[in-house]
Amino acid sequence: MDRFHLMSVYIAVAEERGFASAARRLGMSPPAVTRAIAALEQRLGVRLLNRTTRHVRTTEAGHRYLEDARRVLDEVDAVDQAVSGINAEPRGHLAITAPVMFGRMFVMPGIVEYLERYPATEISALLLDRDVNLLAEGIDVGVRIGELADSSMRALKVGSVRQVVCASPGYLRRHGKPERPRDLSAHTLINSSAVSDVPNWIFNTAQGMRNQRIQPRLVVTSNAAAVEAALADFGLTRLLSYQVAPQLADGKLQIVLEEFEPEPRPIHIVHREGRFASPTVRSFIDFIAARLRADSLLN
Amino acid sequence: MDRFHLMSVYIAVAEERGFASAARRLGMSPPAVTRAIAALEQRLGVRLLNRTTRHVRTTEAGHRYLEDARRVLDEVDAVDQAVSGINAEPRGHLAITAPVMFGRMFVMPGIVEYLERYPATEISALLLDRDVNLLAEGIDVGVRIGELADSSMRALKVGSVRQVVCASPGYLRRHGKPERPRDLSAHTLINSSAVSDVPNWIFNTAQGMRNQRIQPRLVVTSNAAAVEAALADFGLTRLLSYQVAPQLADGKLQIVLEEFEPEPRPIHIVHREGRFASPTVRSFIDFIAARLRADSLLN
DNA sequence: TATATTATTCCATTTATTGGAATAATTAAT
DNA sequence: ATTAATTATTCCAATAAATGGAATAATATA
Repeated sequence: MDRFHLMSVYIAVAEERGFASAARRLGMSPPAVTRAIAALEQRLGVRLLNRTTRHVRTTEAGHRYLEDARRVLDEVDAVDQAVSGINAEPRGHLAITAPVMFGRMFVMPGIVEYLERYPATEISALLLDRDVNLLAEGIDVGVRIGELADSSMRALKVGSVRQVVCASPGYLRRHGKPERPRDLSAHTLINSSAVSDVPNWIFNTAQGMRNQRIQPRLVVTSNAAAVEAALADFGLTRLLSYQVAPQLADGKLQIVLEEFEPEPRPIHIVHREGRFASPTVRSFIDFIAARLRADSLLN
Repeated sequence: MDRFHLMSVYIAVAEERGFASAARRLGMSPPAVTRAIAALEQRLGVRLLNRTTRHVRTTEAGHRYLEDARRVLDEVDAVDQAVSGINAEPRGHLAITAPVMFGRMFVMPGIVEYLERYPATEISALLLDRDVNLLAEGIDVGVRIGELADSSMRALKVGSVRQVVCASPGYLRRHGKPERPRDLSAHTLINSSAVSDVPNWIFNTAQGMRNQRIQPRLVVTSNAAAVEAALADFGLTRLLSYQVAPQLADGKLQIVLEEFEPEPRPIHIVHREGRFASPTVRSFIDFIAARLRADSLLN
């Protein structure tokens, strides 16, 4: 008794509102349809269709089951296709979204490499700092920084970013090194409104999360500008770790208040699951996930 | 050739890493297992298992398919169970989350009625103003106000709330009625930090969204306090429509700047789909959705 | 009231599936 | 190196299941 087949028969009957027409549509005999529905109803222990000899209508349970069965069959089809196409050359169009700066630094190089490797693919890259709804906007893959809301979207963690407060050695020599968050009030602060508009820097203390109100002397709208200002010995700024990774590596900027640093924020790749995951989408996710995971700046 | 059955056979073989042991586990003969796998591989056109006579290992495609097949079968089981239990009396435990004030006003009465109707059910109601992750926290149903992030969680729209700026007739008589968002600077404003901490009120103008910076004279932490202050002729406040619905109905408060009001925010019921939707969860969702949809304050 | 269509049941026929025996391949033990 | 044991696979006869035509009862339309 093929459960899969029973489902398709049921869908046909429910949609056609008739056993005979369903039989015609499926190219099977009316008795076979009758038996299939009977078997299904017996399996489930529920009457799915109210049928007179002249009319067929779904019951409440049948209505539910119709939706469920459609979803399941769609998913099975998608799964079959996905695995069938796994060895095929990726092709077709992908829509990808990522945060602006992170996207420029880490996702775009991956996209370019992917496009070069698979000539039959095209990609739309939407670099936006607002979270777009993947389903509503028809986007295949998103890169997200921060804890995820309720997404039963498939999500792969590919790294994490730290929020670091840093300054140039020159500045620190002249003004001293802050040892506690409250020391910040005696310092010159640079706030990048691209990171956060709110005049608070969050720290992790022994007493838990601490929301340190700050009074920035300089507010800039781009992270690059904040980096520049810090390099010019102007003051302390708070940025995401990857944004200052080169400067930290060669010692042009130094991290302070590291022991008060908040929990690192995870980086996830999210995508619509199951029926939406075409082989090409999957191949791209595998590709970009491997690339990001291998990036030492993100771990 | 039952595709679901092929899937379970494949899962058993992949997990047992052997045809013979899979056959024993499934209570079928080795030839049957061989044939099932062969049929599956032919269907999909992909080799799923690399097998020597002594060792069986999944291929890359097979690894993928294992995950997919598990998910599909789980879903099928859940669907069967859901429809089988549809006529049964709901029973068991439900965890539900909703925003604090909205939950108190609209969800709790529904929960109480549901509990009375179905004595075999228990409910944990988590009223929180932060969005909790349903999957991580093991919550069955959530009520959310506002545009949804990427949740491929099942979501039902059950109504919407307006953000209204309002004041008492007494206040408006004395200070005049603002006609444009910028007029607000000449008024006494009450900001409820339970609605939003940011000192901006958003309006919809002909030129698009306008972020009107406001200078509140009074900031209160509860919406009820904001209502009280407005009723006392103190000033203008911005609240959600349902929070002042009674006062609006009997004329104690009046809406202003209605033509600049931002898009109403949708109310959704979100829940984990498919395999997680037990009959009881479904019955509760049906119940509460019907109740909220029927509420004239939310439409 | 008559006719046509429908869902269903019965049953002989066809089709597909089943498992034991045989086979070839591979590892572990002697 | 050789043997014994286990494994995946193939063949084939036996079994089980699904199939559709004919018949039947029920229902709506002409």
